[in-house]
Amino acid sequence: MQGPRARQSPETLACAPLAAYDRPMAKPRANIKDVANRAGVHPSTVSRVLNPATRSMVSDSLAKRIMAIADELGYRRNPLASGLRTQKTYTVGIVLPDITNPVFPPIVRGVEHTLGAQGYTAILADTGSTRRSERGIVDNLKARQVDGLIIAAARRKDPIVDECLEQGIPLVLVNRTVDRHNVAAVINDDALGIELALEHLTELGHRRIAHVGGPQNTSTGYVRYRTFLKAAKRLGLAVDREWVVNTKAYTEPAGQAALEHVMARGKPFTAVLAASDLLALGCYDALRARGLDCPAHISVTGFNDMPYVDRLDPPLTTLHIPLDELGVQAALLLLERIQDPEGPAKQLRLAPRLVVRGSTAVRARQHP
Amino acid sequence: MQGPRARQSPETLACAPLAAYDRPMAKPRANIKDVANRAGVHPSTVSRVLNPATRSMVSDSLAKRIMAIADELGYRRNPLASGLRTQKTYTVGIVLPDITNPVFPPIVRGVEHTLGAQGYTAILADTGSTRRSERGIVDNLKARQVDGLIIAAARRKDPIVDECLEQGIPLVLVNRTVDRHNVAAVINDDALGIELALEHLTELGHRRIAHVGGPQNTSTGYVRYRTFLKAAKRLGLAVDREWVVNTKAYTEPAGQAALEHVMARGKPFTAVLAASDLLALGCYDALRARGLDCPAHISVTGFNDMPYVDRLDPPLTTLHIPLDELGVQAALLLLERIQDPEGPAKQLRLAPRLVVRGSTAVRARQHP
DNA sequence: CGGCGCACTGCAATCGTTTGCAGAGGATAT
DNA sequence: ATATCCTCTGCAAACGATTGCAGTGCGCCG
Repeated sequence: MQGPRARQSPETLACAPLAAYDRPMAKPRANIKDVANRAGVHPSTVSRVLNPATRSMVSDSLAKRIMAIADELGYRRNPLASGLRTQKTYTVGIVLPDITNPVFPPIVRGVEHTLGAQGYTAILADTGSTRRSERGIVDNLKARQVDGLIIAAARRKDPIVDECLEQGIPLVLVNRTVDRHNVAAVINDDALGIELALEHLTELGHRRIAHVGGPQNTSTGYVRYRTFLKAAKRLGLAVDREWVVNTKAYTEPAGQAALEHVMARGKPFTAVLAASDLLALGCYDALRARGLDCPAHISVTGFNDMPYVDRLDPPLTTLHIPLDELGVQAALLLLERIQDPEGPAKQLRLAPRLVVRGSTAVRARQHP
Repeated sequence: MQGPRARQSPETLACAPLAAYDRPMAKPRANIKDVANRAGVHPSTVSRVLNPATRSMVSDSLAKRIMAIADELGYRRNPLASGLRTQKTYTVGIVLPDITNPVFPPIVRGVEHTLGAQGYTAILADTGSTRRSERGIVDNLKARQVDGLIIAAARRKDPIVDECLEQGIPLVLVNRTVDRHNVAAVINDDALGIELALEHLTELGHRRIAHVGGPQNTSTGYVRYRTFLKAAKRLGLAVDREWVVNTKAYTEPAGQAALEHVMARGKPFTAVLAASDLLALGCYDALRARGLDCPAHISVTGFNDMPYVDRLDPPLTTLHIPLDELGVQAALLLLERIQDPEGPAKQLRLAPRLVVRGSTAVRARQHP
């Protein structure tokens, strides 16, 4: 397939355009051997010079000369070859359920930038909400020998996470965590968030509050739901199952369907605490379909403070999470674990902050 | 670094847990040599069996047997080694200016999914609005020997694009294109879009229309601006430089500043045609700061129909672009070019569709 | 002047696959 | 029966870098 086109030394290349009969002129990137030849040394010496750890084994003057030649030839180490030999690829996988969910881009950016600063490259793996073989995707990443994994799509019991742990692949969860311990994660304090939201609503006079919960197989959905029940009881609210529906996914249609379901039961309520902004948007739709006004008739709160919810109609009251920071911290944690895979699995829990906007108001007289 | 732990044949491994004194038990993935040994054949034979193209060189019965053994051992080809030998990595780079801009996630998803279906893995490279060495990022991608590149961040004169073209790296632009021809691209029909928007505004009775344009070093910013001028003249509108400001970036603050600038000039207008949704959002801010109502006092149109602009206050009238489809098509085009790098550089131009929402209304009496 | 140690650098094996070439063996034609 | 051809599989050299080990040459000390 690749013809017998002999590798040419750079000098030859420079003065022999006549030999270049090939069409696209695929310039063969300079080799470590090319550099070695040019410097009149052995490739191993070049390798040592270019590797900071072994740099000191070579005499200073020679090292300088080699480095000069290296970047004169525009030499770049071949990551494939290097990775093959050293088992280190300087790549990490980021797996998420759906890049289209506005929660993730800031996280991804945080991860990507701090990783990039350390010379790592991010491989993005969008499992697709459809779960297009999440397993296969992670297998692919593993086959590519990523140095670590950041997973934003973990479920509470997640065989994939277990597997990575067994195989000793450095791993950090972000946004969601799993039930088992000893796995590094950067999440937010879901319980605190729900408490803040609920207190906010009660302070506005709401007593009958519905909850549109997230998937119970995710840590966020589960904790938020449990906390809702617990905090409601603590605040002396009537906790009625009629007001609670948990969804199968964090999407607008799911949120809409859930609230419609609640409303269909006919038990009146004056506020909805949704487990995420996207679900809250679905609630907006459900209310609108019934001709109800938010916040005049029904107050709504979300969770995440994803981008642009401050410009919605009405602006959404929600819990702010520093998503960028989540990503940054996850990346830092992962770097630590790559350095020292045996180290303790730290868990970082960032506190959310309630942002009051236009979707919540003092309890109204009338309600559905 | 990696000790002299001898590779063990799978059989040995299975019945010798006593030998495993290592802590994390990093299971050595099955080798092609392991498979060969187990099957009693030479590694090359295994290789041929596993490669569809050479599969026919091996007798059917033997092939079947080898395949059985291969997946019994859970063998997966090592992409690094394979890539090193064949110069094909089955990876492609996606470079974009800012994953946080809601326009890009749908594109990325489209690209990622159709590429993934063909066995390719996407490497995401967010150059950062700060242009954190865009050059370095692409160099990294090239060093990693991606099979192709999808660039969503091209500028009209883009040395990086030129360089890729010279080096014969399969390349597809998406969203924006460059001035030079012969480069594959999937974009939308900017001119058509602007014409639609402008006609819409004139039909509503607007005659004095401002334009908040995008960066003129991008194809989108340039074409939209030029078309605005041309179409305005064609429609018999007064085209006054006082109403036009081009921004340096597609961001909300830039849009806000631009419109404030226009307003500061004092020349009254009744509508703003913004070159992108994000700029339009900035216009919202500028108007709000002046106590003006959109659309009662001033109508605003955007471009892109990025997610959630239909839920804004007011819902944004804009041009819808099938962003997913943009990504899908770009991926398909890239696959074509990877197959046949010499083929013609196709350009796909998708037609945008005007979506009328709440941010445009019949011309009002009074204005600033 | 001989021996020892030290600071450098080269040698060659290795990582896991792929592939041009050649050889083995069987079938067919003469 | 021998020559010829074909089908199948093995051999070994790549791909580009890394690294334990083995020099080589030098200075220094006795």
